Amino acid sequence: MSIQHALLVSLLEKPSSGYELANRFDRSIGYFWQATHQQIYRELGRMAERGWIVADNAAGGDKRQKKTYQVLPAGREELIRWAQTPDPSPHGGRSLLVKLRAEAVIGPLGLDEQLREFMAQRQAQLDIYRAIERRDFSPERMTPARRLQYMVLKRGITMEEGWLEWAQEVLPLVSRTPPPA
Amino acid sequence: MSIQHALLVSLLEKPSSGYELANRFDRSIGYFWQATHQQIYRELGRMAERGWIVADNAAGGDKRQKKTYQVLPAGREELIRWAQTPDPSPHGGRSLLVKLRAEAVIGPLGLDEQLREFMAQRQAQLDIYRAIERRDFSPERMTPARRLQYMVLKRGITMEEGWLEWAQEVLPLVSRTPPPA
DNA sequence: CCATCCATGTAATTCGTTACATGATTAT
DNA sequence: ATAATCATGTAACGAATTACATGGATGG
Repeated sequence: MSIQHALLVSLLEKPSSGYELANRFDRSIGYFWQATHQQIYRELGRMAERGWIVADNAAGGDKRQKKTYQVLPAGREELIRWAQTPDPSPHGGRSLLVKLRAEAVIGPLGLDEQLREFMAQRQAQLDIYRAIERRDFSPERMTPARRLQYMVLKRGITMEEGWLEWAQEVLPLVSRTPPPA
Repeated sequence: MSIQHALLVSLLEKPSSGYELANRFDRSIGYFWQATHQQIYRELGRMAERGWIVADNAAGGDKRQKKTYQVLPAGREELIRWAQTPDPSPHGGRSLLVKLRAEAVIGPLGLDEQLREFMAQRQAQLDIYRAIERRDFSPERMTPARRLQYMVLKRGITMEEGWLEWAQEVLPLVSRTPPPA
């Protein structure tokens, strides 16, 4: 998943302290990615070690005072590298959301291939659910228990459909070659 | 989250071995909850220690052979207790899916209050997103970058709407007092 | 001066992931 | 026989959660 890359995007959008990031994470990206402040501080520390980000706080030792972090070129490159690496996990959609925000701050990343692959995966999962639906949930013989089980499956189905419709709408925004009128 | 309760439901639906559960978890509940087999074996071991489940494997020591687990009364009671405890986390919807399957196997649990509370939370989050939408994404001044950011927000919006519509449909199935015609 | 919020951190524990290991059963 | 699959487990590591601690800044 990588919280680090989500943090990089947030920092590119606006240099911030760990505390601010922790609060900001409640909004926007926050429904999809939640992170505690300890988690955020840890990852900020690591990214600083790796030279991806710096705190503006010059020499003063580790006094307990506000540190505003900024993204360094190495961090920017790492974000681009990550954004161009497909995430085949079932939560690939969440990654794509972060990648879209990345594209919004640092320009075209060529995400259309990843998006198409993602759509193919969602379609495949949807087909599986549809098959189960036809096999196990025909309108006859619908006991109350079966109806409840069906609602669970239905949530899976509409989730997949939701991602597919969304991806369909995103596609023209990330395509290098817009479809001819 | 509690994988344990998801496993209890699966075992009530059908007594199984850890291996079978690991494979089964790919389907049905599997999109929402994924668990590796090591995780499943560990949790099965713990639940057996607590007396929630038993392996049918009588005395034979820990020979590496198939153990089919069954839910004991204590496990059943624990599942009911958990199902009747609200989950206020942002992923409360996932819990509700498991609880619906629980209700399907062990009968009415009185979930309507939890469902209504869940809907109120989703509605509140939706209102927040709608406010951001009105404030930051008016149709004028839509740069390409802004359009990308908007698609991220839109995914949040349709997710909330998806949960709300689903919950609306589930409500009559878990209500003790069905609405008068 | 006292409470509250801002801001960062350490420590302990639990959870999840990955790698590895082992043996039993079934099919070729 | 031997390969594949079924089936369970140990060990090590890294990530996440929870509790706790510290101190500066702000407002009443």
